[in-house]
Amino acid sequence: MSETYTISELAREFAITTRTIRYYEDETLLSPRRKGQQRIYAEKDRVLLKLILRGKRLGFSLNESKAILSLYEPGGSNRHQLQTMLDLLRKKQASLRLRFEDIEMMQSYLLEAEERISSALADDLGNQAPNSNNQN
Amino acid sequence: MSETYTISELAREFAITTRTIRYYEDETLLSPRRKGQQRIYAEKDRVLLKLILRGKRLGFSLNESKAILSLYEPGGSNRHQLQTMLDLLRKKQASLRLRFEDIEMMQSYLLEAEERISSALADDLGNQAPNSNNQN
DNA sequence: GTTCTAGTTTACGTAAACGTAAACTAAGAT
DNA sequence: ATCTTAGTTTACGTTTACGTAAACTAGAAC
Repeated sequence: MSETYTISELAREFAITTRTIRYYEDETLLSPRRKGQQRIYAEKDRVLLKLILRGKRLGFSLNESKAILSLYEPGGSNRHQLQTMLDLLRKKQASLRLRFEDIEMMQSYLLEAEERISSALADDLGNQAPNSNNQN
Repeated sequence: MSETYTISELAREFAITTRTIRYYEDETLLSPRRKGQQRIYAEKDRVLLKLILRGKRLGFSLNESKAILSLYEPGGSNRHQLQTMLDLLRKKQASLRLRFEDIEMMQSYLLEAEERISSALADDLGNQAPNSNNQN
């Protein structure tokens, strides 16, 4: 028997609330098995959840993630659906590339800001010290 | 005299609405000069707006961006403020690094999905194929 | 002088993504 | 038997980041 998880185990692992997980189910992003009235999550559900959260961190809406992730579900998609999805994927890839650049620029911005703050703190601290700890 | 912009010029450039720009002002992220009752944006404001939007793409809330960006404003910060800000910067840098990884993983996911879809489309086209793409 | 054309203020509305509280269930532990 | 301890459903509330409409202003064009 393969590994299963309770809702609170997943919540703990990903540092989210059970409410969030149930919400994703409401939005039909997840559909765990049931044992009585309790939800039982399989490894597959866990992976899906992980992907959803990753998407979230990248600024994907739940609906976008849903569209992208539904590619792994069984059930036939017709050609139009597939084409639509391919287009969506291309756009998402492009936006990811842009975000990549955003990250690089923001990184350098943050690094610069950090240096300025560090030296400001140093100046403030040893209010005599000529500070020179700025080796990156 | 250095370059200035009207609100709709900026809106056009960044493909956002004027409402959005005024909203950022309400939230004290921007503070353009006035000429009569009209807003006049300087290059500095434009750069700020650009940074705000970049932050948004990276999932920063407006308040976070505001905190980070306020580093460039004049006005003294005391040591506690500076330290707090440095901590915030470190956290943001860490989260950016994680997001970097997220992007790499999502990229490969999307690429894989795209390949599967492409071949599905190809299969579908030559509609003779008995489909058997279920390799997980 | 009036008619566009931006621009402005004020204010209520809205979608997404949960938070939170209430009331209930079911399985173990004591 | 009852008391915890998850887990569940239902449903209203909340925050963020704007959308949208109404009513007003001010300069430019005719």
